[in-house]
Amino acid sequence: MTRAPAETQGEALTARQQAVLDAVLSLMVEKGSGLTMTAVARRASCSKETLYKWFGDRDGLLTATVQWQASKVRAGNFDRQTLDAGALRESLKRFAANWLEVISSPTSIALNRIGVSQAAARDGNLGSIVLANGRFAIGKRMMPVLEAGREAGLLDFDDTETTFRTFFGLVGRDIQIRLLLGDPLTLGKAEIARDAERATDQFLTLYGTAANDPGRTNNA
Amino acid sequence: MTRAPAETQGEALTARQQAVLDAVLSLMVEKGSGLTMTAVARRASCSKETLYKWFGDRDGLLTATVQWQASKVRAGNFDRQTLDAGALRESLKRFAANWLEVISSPTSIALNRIGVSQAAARDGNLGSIVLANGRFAIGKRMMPVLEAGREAGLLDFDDTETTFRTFFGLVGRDIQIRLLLGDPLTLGKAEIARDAERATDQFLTLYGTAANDPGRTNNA
DNA sequence: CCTGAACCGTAACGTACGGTACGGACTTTC
DNA sequence: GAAAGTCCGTACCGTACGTTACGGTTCAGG
Repeated sequence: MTRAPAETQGEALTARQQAVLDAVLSLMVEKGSGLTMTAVARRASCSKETLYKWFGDRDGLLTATVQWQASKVRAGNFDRQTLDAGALRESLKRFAANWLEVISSPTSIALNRIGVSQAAARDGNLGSIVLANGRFAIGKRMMPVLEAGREAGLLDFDDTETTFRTFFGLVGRDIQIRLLLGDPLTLGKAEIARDAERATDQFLTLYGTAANDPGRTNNA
Repeated sequence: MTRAPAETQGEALTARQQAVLDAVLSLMVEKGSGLTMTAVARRASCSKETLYKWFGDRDGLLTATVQWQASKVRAGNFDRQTLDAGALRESLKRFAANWLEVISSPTSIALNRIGVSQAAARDGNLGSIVLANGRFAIGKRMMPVLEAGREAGLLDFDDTETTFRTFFGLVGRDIQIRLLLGDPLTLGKAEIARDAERATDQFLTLYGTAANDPGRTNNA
């Protein structure tokens, strides 16, 4: 699955339309939920009539924006071959760092805020879209790694989903909720690397087998 | 502005005012972010003029509601005496279960959604209040427990804050963000108890000393 | 050129909602 | 028992914003 258009409506977006959605993204980051159609039209240098013609209504525009952003963040999958203890640890660290970068990026914060706001109102269509492209997307990419680690005798667990959720918690901790609620928390490259390493170490302490890291004395 | 109480905690509120705030809470749970002053007045059987007289403006009403709810959830602190391994484990489990109950309650979900929405807009005053009464309140109550455990030789860690955040992540995992984004996830009593136990076990595996649980072989 | 489609800029419309004003009813106080 | 205070119900105002409509411009095709 190298390339997936992923647009549910399958409507190939023109370059102009993508530019409009990028304008929406930039406005979301700047203005937050105070996002008006007029502001979008002005920022994108297009008419409101065009916005409504292309995206139907405000909700359609937001939905298209979320999916557009999601299509830009598809990270590459890992290669299942040559999975020794070091490669597994590296894969975990890379996933953790990638996830921390995503959830601490202004774009992700703005998008998740929009999703949460929408979920609060009527049928949370946008919320589920954000969820599918965030939490569940990372899970879908992550769980094969865990299972490969188990097959290689490096990890020991029963339920993949539960195990992933533990890793998710060790990585994210309180970061996402704090950022969503406006905590002026900033994650630099160094902090992300350190957090990813710590989370990976803790995860391997909980789920790693003796074969995983012979240097350690503790074996669950 | 002749009137600006700005009560830091839920004090000096008359029973009638508390009833109004309870009406706001119920409306938040039902209607979500679509919360209007008119709806509050109708639900609370009071006039809008009274609302503005008592709470200043819409923001003041929301702020008072958040603080009112927070004042109702203050859980009891633990007693530092008689802290052996079993008591520590019980304390951790109780904190974990309490926290899971809170974040999965409809009221907390609604309140956090409001806070996130507000944080997205202008200066996130409400967001920081929710944060202070949620994430930071539990941390403030939790960290003395961890330090008592360390003094008793049951836990081994350097930084209390970091250690608490790990516990926080092990307990909450992906639950809060999923609920905020509208995932139809439900946590029953049994699941909460099981999750609290699992998180506590994992935490003690990471940070417990040999003295904590003599039956274990792993010592960090 | 002419025509029509696509699109920009902007004016206009309808509604929802925050905030204010006013009349009436009930309670307290002197 | 009247004046003052409190509060409910509702009508009202101003504004913001989603949505629509319309005139003007560019450009491709004939």
